[in-house]
Amino acid sequence: MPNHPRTIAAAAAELGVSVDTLRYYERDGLLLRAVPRGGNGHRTYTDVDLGWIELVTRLRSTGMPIRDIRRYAELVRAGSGNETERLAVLTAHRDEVVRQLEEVSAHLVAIETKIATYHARLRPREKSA
Amino acid sequence: MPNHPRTIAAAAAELGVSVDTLRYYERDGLLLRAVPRGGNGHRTYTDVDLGWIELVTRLRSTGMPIRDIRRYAELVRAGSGNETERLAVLTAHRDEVVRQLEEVSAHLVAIETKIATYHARLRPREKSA
DNA sequence: CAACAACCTGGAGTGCGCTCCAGGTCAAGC
DNA sequence: GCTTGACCTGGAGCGCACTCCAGGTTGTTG
Repeated sequence: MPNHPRTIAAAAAELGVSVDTLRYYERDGLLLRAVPRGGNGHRTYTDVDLGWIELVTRLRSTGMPIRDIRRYAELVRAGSGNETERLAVLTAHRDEVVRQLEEVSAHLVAIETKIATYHARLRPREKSA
Repeated sequence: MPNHPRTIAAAAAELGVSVDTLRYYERDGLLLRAVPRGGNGHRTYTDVDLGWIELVTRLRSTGMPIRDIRRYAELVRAGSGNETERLAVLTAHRDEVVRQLEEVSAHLVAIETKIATYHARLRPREKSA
């Protein structure tokens, strides 16, 4: 059963963000369109809206700045023809994420080494000589 | 040849941070001690100072908030006896970093899938039927 | 029909982690 | 002896990504 509309609160819960954040993303041009409204003027999020915002949250969670996401959204809004440019944005971000993962992994090793030294110090079990 | 002292500029270059950041960390209680000064009042960073700040930068680069690092520095400054507490801080952070790595990796997969769909769209090479 | 909940708007406020600035001292080089 | 450059201080300012607020409308509920 696709495309049942959701209130902003339901959408926020589903996406794991706040309703303020959803309104903020819309105001800031991160969405593909103004979220449609019901008769009472309330936003009604469709599956399509949710799917896009899910991508936005993934980009955010991997550290893409708001302004870059806005740029990407603008490209998508502009319609087909600029796929190469969109791909460049995504690819650049992918590379950056991979770089970050490597860097953080390296730091993680150092931190775990530190943890190991504390364990050794707290467990003075080996022969001291 | 250990323990040759460095100027703040040299220390910053070595650590990959700005001199402002070094002064800020000191002011904010992230260091184990006030960095010693030469006769002219300039800071002179020893190997020990550098080693500690390197750990600080690793913690920062893996997302530990300043205030948590300060807490950890306070524990170390308090001297031996609280190793269990220090270990708890580091372990909690380690777990958080691992969690983040997993989350980001999952998002990365989704982003790479998206990239793949663009590649497919840009290379309409397969039989259309 | 009163109260309440959920939403709306434009705009102000917040927390974080720096980053920058003015005004000053000191040592070295010309 | 004057300029230059590296450093010093206390404090202000900034960019980011939200988060909160006042004041208002609408729809439901007892």
